[in-house]
Amino acid sequence: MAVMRNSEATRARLVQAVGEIAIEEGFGAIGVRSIARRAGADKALIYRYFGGMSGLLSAYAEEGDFWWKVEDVLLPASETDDGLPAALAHVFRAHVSFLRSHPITLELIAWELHNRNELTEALEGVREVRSLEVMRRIADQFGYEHRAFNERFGVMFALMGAAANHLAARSRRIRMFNGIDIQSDEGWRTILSGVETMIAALCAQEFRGARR
Amino acid sequence: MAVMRNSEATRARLVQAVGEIAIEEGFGAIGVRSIARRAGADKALIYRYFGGMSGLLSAYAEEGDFWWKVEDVLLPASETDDGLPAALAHVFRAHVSFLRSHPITLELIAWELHNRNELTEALEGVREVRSLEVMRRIADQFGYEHRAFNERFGVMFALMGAAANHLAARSRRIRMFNGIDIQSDEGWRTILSGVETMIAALCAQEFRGARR
DNA sequence: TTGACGTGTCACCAGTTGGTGACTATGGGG
DNA sequence: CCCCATAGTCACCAACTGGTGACACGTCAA
Repeated sequence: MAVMRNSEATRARLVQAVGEIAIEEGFGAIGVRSIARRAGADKALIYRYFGGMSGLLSAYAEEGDFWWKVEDVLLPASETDDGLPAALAHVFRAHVSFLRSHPITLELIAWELHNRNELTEALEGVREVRSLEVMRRIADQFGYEHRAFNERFGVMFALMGAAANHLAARSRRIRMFNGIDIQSDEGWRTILSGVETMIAALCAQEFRGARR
Repeated sequence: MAVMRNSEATRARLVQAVGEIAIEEGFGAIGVRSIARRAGADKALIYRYFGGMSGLLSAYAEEGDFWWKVEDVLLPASETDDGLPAALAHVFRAHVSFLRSHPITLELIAWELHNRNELTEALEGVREVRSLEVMRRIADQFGYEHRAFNERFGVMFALMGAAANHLAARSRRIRMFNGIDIQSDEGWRTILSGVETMIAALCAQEFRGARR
């Protein structure tokens, strides 16, 4: 292996290798040997610099952005004219879009179903906070009391989010789900349009209920 | 190890050990050595009797029931008085109930997100068929044309199913999702009630649309 | 009794993993 | 110039994996 003699660069290459291996071969392929090989370094350096694999994972976790920012999924305050349904649909659309373009996040979603490590814990931490924050912000935007909003839309938020997670994670390896092609843009357009219908129905009922 | 000299019994113990290990330690723990140890047999017998691990998994796959039967989730024809919403809610309720009481299925759902083996393929095969069959049967029960029914309710079926899969699989290790405690019956009651609300809203809209 | 077959045991192989300690090479400061 | 801390290398360990071939044992038929 080329002698670099630059510990900063070597550290960086090791951290970077974590992400590369995770994307290309999945988390199952991560280990001191594979990471070191990929980074062109010796595995002993992982122990010397990071204290071991879990230290390396922690270092990687601090660099990665594994979940959307609240602002990424909220409709800008200037575009709330179309009302609550449009805002809710926008969250779902942005959520799906983020998932489908972040293979690491999908890998983590799959991985945390039966393993926990520094990365999955980093993801868990940020996701719950951000999701609840989004609900809070939308409730504020449309003048709902938080409790009331959560009661009416909380489960729907959870269900739509969970469904998107599951379908996006599945779509990496399996094509069909309930007759929908989740590997194609077409399939996801169908899903999005179905979600819009459901949101519309729920808001319509909500509106009728509120009028009484 | 006790000398049994009964190949039928030994075969059965090996097959049984697959299920036990999968439930107790997960699929990651399955291997010729762990299975043999659990069954109190020698791993050489796995090769002699089943040709190897994948043969053993196939044998186990034929014995297991990894998914609900269509009849398990359909409301009996004698109880369709409450209409489509009740029938749809019943499917969801039965689906969740099945998942929460079948740890092997949850393990498979988690596993098929990043590995495939004889068991996950067995699950994939049966699930798609049964799910679509359930939709077909409900459409018939309530006098819908299949295409029309799928267009209106297909995405909702997929989303609710995917969400339930994800939440049930997650609940084995992680407690909260979007503020809902998915490890408690209380949390699942909340989810069920939310789903009923959504179904009702969708059917109401459907009804209004049909009247016009 | 002998032989053959079914059943189970065991030792051993090559390959992989995480982890450690001793080693060499490099380049900058005295 | 030489010294020495630092960066990188390497050999080796124990533990584990899937897989195979030789062997021992028990039983039943000829």
